[in-house]
Amino acid sequence: MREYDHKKIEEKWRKEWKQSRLYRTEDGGGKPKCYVLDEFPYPSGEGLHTGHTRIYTASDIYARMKRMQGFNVLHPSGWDAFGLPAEQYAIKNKIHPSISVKKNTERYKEQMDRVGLSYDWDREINTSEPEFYRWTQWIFLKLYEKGLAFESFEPINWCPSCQTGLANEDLEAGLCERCGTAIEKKPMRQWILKITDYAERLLNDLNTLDWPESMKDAQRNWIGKSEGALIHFRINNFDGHVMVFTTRPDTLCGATYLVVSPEHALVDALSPLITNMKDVIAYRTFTAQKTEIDRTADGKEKTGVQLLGVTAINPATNEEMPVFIADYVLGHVGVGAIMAVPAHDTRDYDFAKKFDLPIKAVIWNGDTATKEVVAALKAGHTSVAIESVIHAYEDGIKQHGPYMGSGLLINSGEYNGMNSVDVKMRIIADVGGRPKVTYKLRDWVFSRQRYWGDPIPLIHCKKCGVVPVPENMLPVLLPNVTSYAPTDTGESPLAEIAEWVNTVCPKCEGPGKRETNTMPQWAGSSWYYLRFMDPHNTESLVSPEKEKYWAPVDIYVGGAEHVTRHLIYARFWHKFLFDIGVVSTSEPFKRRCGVGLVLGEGGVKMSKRLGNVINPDDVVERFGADTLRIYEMFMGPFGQAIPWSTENLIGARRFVERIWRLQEKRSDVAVEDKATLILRHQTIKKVTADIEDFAFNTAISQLMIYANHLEKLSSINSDTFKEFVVLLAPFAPYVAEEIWHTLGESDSVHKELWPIFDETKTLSEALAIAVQVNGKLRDTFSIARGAGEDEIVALAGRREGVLKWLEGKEIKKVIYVKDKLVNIVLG
RNA sequence: GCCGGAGUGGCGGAAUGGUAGACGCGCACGACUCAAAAUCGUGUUUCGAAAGAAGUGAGGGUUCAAGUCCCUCCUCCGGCACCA
Repeated sequence: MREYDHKKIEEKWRKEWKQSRLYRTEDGGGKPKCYVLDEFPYPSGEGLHTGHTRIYTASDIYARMKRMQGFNVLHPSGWDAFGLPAEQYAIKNKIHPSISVKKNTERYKEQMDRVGLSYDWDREINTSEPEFYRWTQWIFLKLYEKGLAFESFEPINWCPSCQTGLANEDLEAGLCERCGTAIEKKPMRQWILKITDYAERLLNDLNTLDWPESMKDAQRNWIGKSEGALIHFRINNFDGHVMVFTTRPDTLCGATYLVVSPEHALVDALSPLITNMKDVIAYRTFTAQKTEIDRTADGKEKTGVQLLGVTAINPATNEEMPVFIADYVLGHVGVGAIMAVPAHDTRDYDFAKKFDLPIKAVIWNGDTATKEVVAALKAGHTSVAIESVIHAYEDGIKQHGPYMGSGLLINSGEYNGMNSVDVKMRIIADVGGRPKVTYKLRDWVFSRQRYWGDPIPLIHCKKCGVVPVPENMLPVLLPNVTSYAPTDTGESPLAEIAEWVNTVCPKCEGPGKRETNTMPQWAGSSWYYLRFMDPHNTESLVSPEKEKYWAPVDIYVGGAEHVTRHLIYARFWHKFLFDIGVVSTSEPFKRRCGVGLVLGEGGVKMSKRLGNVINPDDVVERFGADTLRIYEMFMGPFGQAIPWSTENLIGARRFVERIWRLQEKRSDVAVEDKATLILRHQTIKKVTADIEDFAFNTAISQLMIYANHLEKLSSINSDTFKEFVVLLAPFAPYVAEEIWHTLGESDSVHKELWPIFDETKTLSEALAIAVQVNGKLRDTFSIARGAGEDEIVALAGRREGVLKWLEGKEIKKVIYVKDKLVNIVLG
């Protein structure tokens, strides 16, 4: 027999498939569609890594099975080529980004082809090419037109190392996600997208999606809805008030002071009243110098300054209360001002302790309340005894810390005895406040002061203001320049190219200047999946017919790191495109499967620094793409992080070789025996269901069980073996194709129909019955299928391994599980 | 602190409330070989000669029966976080 030569086989079929355009997808036709997408890579200089191949193999197996099941499958890929990584690589290696991107994409494509991924490369897209970014710009214009893109001068996150402004999503614990540098707040002109307008829909529609619950929760956390109220506090001797946001209006009577953020505008308005303005200004300067992380670090000692001369009135109790500025209140959260309830909030408690402020308990911890106290509170009459119990409770809080839960109101006048949950709306109404919902989600800072991104299609005109570039003048081409490194000025390097910047105002035809900021990397990836549906369309982003046919993406495979960025942004843009009638579905990705990290050997992260990076090219070279694919799918559950193990990889290679040798046993005259028939149907059933569930490890395990069985036969019926090869084809496309043709077939195995199982034929002929006594396994026996309960139970009771346990005991009852188990329960 | 997910042999991991450890790796022994590799076969949770007993992070509970369901706790991983 020929030796298994993976290099020869894989090279041969790679060429053949390319030539016959095996994976080309046509639009429409009578078949049901299935859109299988994985996250397109950004083409870095590092090349493909084992994490990529794990994702791409999984979606490839799924796509291949769906094709064989008769679906019209759309399974494309392309390049997320704009953005900082590509630009930084280009600067470091002194090559223009467009050239390095081209070089890198070629390498990626070559690597992806070698792994045997069944992409339709006729639909390849590249976000940095004008025919693509033309439509990214078009979407921006639409957002601008609808008032969802606006110019702002608010302080934003600035990374001094990357020299660009960043969105909230680009930060990791106050550091730049890319380079780890501490973020500064920098006021500058920028473009913002009003993603917060979509917060509620982004939150609610999560319920309609077939995504892992953990991913939905991560997005819910990120959107961070909180329901509360706005409440006004009148200020003495001042024609105005402080407005605070609180989620606990039920604790209003326990509010003993107010805090506003140091940068709050109210402080300026109050300055005539403030007698210690010097201290206030000093504190403002002090906090302004702090970085975001310093300010928000948990457990930091509280600092602040009282606004002397200013007092506010608690609208529920009419008590006078001091007002502070303190940096534990953040300007961008809620309304940048709070009512402090030290008895029921840890941060307020810490502050009150430090500044020796009154702590007043207003919520009674339900767990400690006695029946008598509850009854008295509800009835509205208290006694000396009850007052002393309440005092003791309050002393407890003062000493040991706040109580954050719900309960009955105390020390709250007319509200005493009421339930804190029920009383919220009433208190809000009584003091003239109003219910208010806030979100943690911030508007999307959409401009970058960098070169390698989509130009923002706007023109600044002295006379007309901001003027959008007319649609028929798109795309606004990114000029080809020699110096694309970032500048210190806070402006994009584009600003220095006079011949590009200076242009004509489309409205008045007077002189105009182009917007020089560019879009973030996330722009192109927020809609790229739509372009695959209609990649060569020059009239529109996607034609309505093609969009209706392919949308939505049926299954989207990728990494967990994108849950609170790319997946939020794409959902936002998609909903917007839905609102303006470009797409027909309100959600882009019906189902989402998340991949687990491939760790280095030993369970640590793969990194160049540790020198434990596995290069898929080497694995393909030494062991073959089929082995790599099977290993990465067999290593463990798809969603779980798993360390790489070259030792275990051998097992996958052995499996491929074992199948290769199996060819020898094929025979046209061999008859399929009953046991093989049953196992065959069981295998079709399990493999089909497991691929559908992304449980590739157990699918392969079943194929191994089946292969082990076939190996033991003296000869294998040809049709039986062929069907096995078909089942194997999605996992190991090369070796399956080679064997398929050796068997005399002339068409590709990848065009075969997926086998169908017959449930009745999955049932074994013999039943294995387990016999338990008091729930402990004592014996097993085999009996022909069809035996009834009486027969099985009687037999079970006579088994040797069982009898000795029954001796001298009384049988209380017998449990029978059909065709499986008998449990004899003794008295 | 809050929200998720997970803890099972030497290792990666399997198990619709019904025979725990499938499948693979590793290891041991055997066959083949002058020998080795490859391959094939047998074995491999722990203790025990065996009968048997124990056993899925810890402790309780529900059930005829719990890795699986419920409660309390511990550890690890991921996300969020002075979010009012």
